[in-house]
Amino acid sequence: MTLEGLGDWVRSHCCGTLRREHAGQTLTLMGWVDGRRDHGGLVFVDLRDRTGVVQVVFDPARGPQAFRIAEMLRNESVVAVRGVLTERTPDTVNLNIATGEVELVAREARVLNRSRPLPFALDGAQEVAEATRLKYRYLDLRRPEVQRRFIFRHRLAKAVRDYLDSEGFIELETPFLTRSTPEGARDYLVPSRVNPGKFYALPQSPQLFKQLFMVSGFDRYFQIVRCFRDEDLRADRQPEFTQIDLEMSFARPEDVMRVTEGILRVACSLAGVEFPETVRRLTYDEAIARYGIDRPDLRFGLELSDVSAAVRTTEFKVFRAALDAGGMVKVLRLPQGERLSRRELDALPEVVAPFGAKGVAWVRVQSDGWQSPIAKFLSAPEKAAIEQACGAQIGDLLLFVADSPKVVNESLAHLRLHLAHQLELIPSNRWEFVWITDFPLVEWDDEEKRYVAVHHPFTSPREEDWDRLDADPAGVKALAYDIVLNGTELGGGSIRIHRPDIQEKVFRLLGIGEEEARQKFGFLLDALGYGAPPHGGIALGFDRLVMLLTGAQSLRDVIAFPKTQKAVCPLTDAPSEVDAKQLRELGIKLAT
RNA sequence: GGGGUGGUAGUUCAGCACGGUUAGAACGCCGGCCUGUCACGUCGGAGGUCGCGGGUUCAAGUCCCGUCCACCCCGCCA
Repeated sequence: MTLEGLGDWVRSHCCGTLRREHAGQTLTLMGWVDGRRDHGGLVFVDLRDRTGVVQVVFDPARGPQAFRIAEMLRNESVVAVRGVLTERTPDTVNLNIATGEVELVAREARVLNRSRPLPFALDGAQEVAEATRLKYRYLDLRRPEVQRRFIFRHRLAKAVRDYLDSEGFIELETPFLTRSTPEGARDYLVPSRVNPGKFYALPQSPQLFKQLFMVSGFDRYFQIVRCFRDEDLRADRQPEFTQIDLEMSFARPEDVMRVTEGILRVACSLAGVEFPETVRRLTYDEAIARYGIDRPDLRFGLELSDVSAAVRTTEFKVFRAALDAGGMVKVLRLPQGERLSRRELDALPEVVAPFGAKGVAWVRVQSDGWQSPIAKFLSAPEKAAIEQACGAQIGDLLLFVADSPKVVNESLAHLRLHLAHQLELIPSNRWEFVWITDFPLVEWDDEEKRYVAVHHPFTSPREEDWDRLDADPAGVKALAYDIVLNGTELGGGSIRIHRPDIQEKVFRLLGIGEEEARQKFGFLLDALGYGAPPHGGIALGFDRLVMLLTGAQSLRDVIAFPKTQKAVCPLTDAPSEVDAKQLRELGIKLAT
């Protein structure tokens, strides 16, 4: 089969756009052979480009040259065809495709390129292993349903830019080769040839640079920007990912939240998803109290209740021990949950074991009292107080975990999700956005024996808490907020510290000494000293947003060339070893 | 680092519990026939390091041990 060049041929139309009103025109189409039906004396080819598929008829009587070409075509051959677009006769119309009322009768054809047999079919008839699809990602990306997601991603990025532009935001770029900073995720390091022994770090986020833009007076900054974190991967975590990053001056949390809601409203409208008039809000404390987690999935109920007070004086050893150790007892109430079988109940401890819970006590609330292994250990007033505390109704199942607050909340939060999945309580067409606010500024890290920032070290405490930083750090609330969708954290942000004295105070609280602060963040402290305005912002996970709105199961589905769980690119086999010469130039010697 | 699932033809899978002729199917691929198909039809054909290494056995795709890879989860991800 001889290949030909384009010559003077110019594509006149795209395949998927052709309709009855184009009939009669002479067209030049170019694309891939999506399928071929060879009847010997007549050949049909489905010609595909980004816009869709159209049927081309190769008939020796109407296009002898084209017919000879058609006999040699194979799937995914690249071909140019010239002919007359013709209305199909009523009995040959195909309503399954958008162009099914017409077909191109080929007069001339040119084979522009051939294709070896594909490693997997592109028709989606059978599910192909992801590893295979990623190795040949350029083929996987030919599939219309895969392209759909990336076209959506493009449209969303454009809509976000347009919206933020209309709100007065300026898109500014920040360096990828930057400084490694302490705290947070592991950095990807880039050695400097010009400065042997020194390294750049790829940014985990443009956090400090966007604050500097505020000091510069740009007032409102945004960027759709790649970020890098060298941590282990998950379905919703890739080592490089994209954020919608923004920062605004003279802003209160309200202002950042309003703009964020504007972005999400645009995104939802693009995806045909309903966006609420006002987004719900929960304080961090409330979220933990009711759901045990700071990113609750609000598509279903199953709330938690603290029953510690109801059993304050109990003799029941399991509860007693937890309370005496400064812990708590909480209940997950499963309405109509008594139908859970004994076997299903027996499986529950396994669900919470990874979170440290030693067990799950269960109670079936029945008209004649409690059916439960722990019923005999609790007094009637205690039972009544528990029912009161969690609003128990007859027919409910109550699930108890008693332990430290951390173990209780993590266990029950997980159990809540587990049961919702198992009992299919999660409506797939609900979109529950919620703001989580009033995060603590810091929390005690037992391993490091110091306070660590819950959000990051530049987050501002509430103004009314400025004086409590020394006396009661754990009680200080931050001006920080997370936006959560269906139990996934879409993004988070905060009002930043804009005064050097407060920033130094927070560094001290985090155990970052004066010298270390000077050395690592000197430029920030300097900048804050030159008239930094109050400012704050947020970063939204762009890939996660695309994933949720397109119904994709994994971030890999919305990233064109993603990494596997071992952070390998199956297409290029990166990361790879490098020449000894490259290492020598960099002054690097491998330890292994 | 830990727990779980999977790995057999180009692809998707069966075969494995209970070891035993030449490892099957569908789709795809190659060749023949076919002028209205659109999951075209039809006749024929090729195609396998059963992930890899070791062990048990007269005999291993099948049993045992190790290991690699992919995926899900925990740790980790301010």
